[in-house]
Amino acid sequence: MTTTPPASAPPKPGDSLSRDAVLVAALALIDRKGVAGFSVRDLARDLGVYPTALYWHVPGRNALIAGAVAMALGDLKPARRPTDWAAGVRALFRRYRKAVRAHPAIAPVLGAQLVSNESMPPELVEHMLMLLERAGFSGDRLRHAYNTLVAGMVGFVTLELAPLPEEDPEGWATAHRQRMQDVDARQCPTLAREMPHLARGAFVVRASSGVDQPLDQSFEFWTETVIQGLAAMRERSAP
Amino acid sequence: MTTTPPASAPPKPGDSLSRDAVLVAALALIDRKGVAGFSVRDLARDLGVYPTALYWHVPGRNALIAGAVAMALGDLKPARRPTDWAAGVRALFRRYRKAVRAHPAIAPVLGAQLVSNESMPPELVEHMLMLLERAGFSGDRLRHAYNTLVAGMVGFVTLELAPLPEEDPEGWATAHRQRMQDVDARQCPTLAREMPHLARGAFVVRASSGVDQPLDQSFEFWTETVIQGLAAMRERSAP
DNA sequence: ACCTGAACACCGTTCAAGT
DNA sequence: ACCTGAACACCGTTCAAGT
Repeated sequence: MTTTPPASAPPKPGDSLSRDAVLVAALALIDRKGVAGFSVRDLARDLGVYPTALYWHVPGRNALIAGAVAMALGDLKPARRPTDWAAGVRALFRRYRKAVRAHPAIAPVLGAQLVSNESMPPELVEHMLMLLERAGFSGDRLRHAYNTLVAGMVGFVTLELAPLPEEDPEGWATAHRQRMQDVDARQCPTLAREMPHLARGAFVVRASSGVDQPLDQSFEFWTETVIQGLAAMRERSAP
Repeated sequence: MTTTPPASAPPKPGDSLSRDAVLVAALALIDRKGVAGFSVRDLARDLGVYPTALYWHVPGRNALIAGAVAMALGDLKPARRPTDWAAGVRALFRRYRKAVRAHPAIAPVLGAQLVSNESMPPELVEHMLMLLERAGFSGDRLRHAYNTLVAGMVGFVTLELAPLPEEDPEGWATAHRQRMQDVDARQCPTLAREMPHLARGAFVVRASSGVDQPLDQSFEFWTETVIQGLAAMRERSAP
């Protein structure tokens, strides 16, 4: 169990396998094909090895994904001590988004599969708890504020970077655009009126992923909303 | 294109197929096996038909999932006119969570895959825009507030209902509990101290899904945080 | 119009065997 | 200790054929 998490030896193609080399290659493959399109056999092909060779280093496909995600989140480092809790939250949200944007294909796993718990560095949890304690939360309300903070950090980015169906992406996109054009203006007047605005960068309405069309301003708005909300909840707190 | 979205004829096993019957059966199978474990061949078996027969009614596996999700979200109905925008948001969040809790297996698709855009009723989008306009948002800030509201509605529930790995759930759970016990108390003092609190119902720390261990209070806290946050952002708005 | 049936190109994982 | 190689029980989707 002496796994060395930092690890990042360049994946020399010649020499023998190692857990880390396998995970690095797995992350690279996921980056290219997406989690859904990621296959053990493809990975083995990339490594020039029989598929079953991987099972010596890693228990199975799930562990490959969890390990690759952990690798991607390894960059998410503690950062320097923030001036106040709000600044800390702002910096944390930005760092998290940046780390995921470096490997957007892992986004669908992050919030949506419990396996990803395994990939989140404990230091990150510690950091969030510390920020919230400094904000004045404790006991049960600390837990609720913490859950709020995690949902806030992960939720938006998961939605923003949600991938198109891998089957026929541009076919799906044009079909969805059509669906949105066809919305009944009498039943949905506001939607119909705001359509030009929304088509380019609004959840549900858009036909593109945040990888191609980042929602930077909405993300800032979101971050401030969570911070303001927590600030308000803090004052409601029972001592 | 005269599909009847309400549709809910009981899936008579004897007579011939229909798009709706196929989707109802697909949703039922997803409920049982999860989206990852859902297979076209299993569905065909359930319907007593050759796998390829389904391709007459539906273009493929993706469409089956999207259709099933749309079916599940069909229950999410407009509800009565709210007294004020905040009450509207509160009611909306509750209704959404309730609808997803009725079919928790669809949660991983909802925020994390763009296909789910296809499954969201346009009336829902309209309703959200209306609430935010009433709150005083317009133009670009309306879009940001809307994205915030969608992320707020979907984000928490997606995290809460994230499924365990289908491979070996209880094996994973005990392993994760161990991982959390083994956290270094010197490096993560707050986490170590709050562990008893957090183990039962905190994201990342927990080893169970929200299906078994609902996070009701955290969800309420989350909802109020988003509402308070939006209220604060509203006052910052440029006219 | 709706379904059968065979076929294709894949999967993840097992287990015994090699070195 | 680490990898090969064959084998098992699956996949989603195609296309021609039936009725």
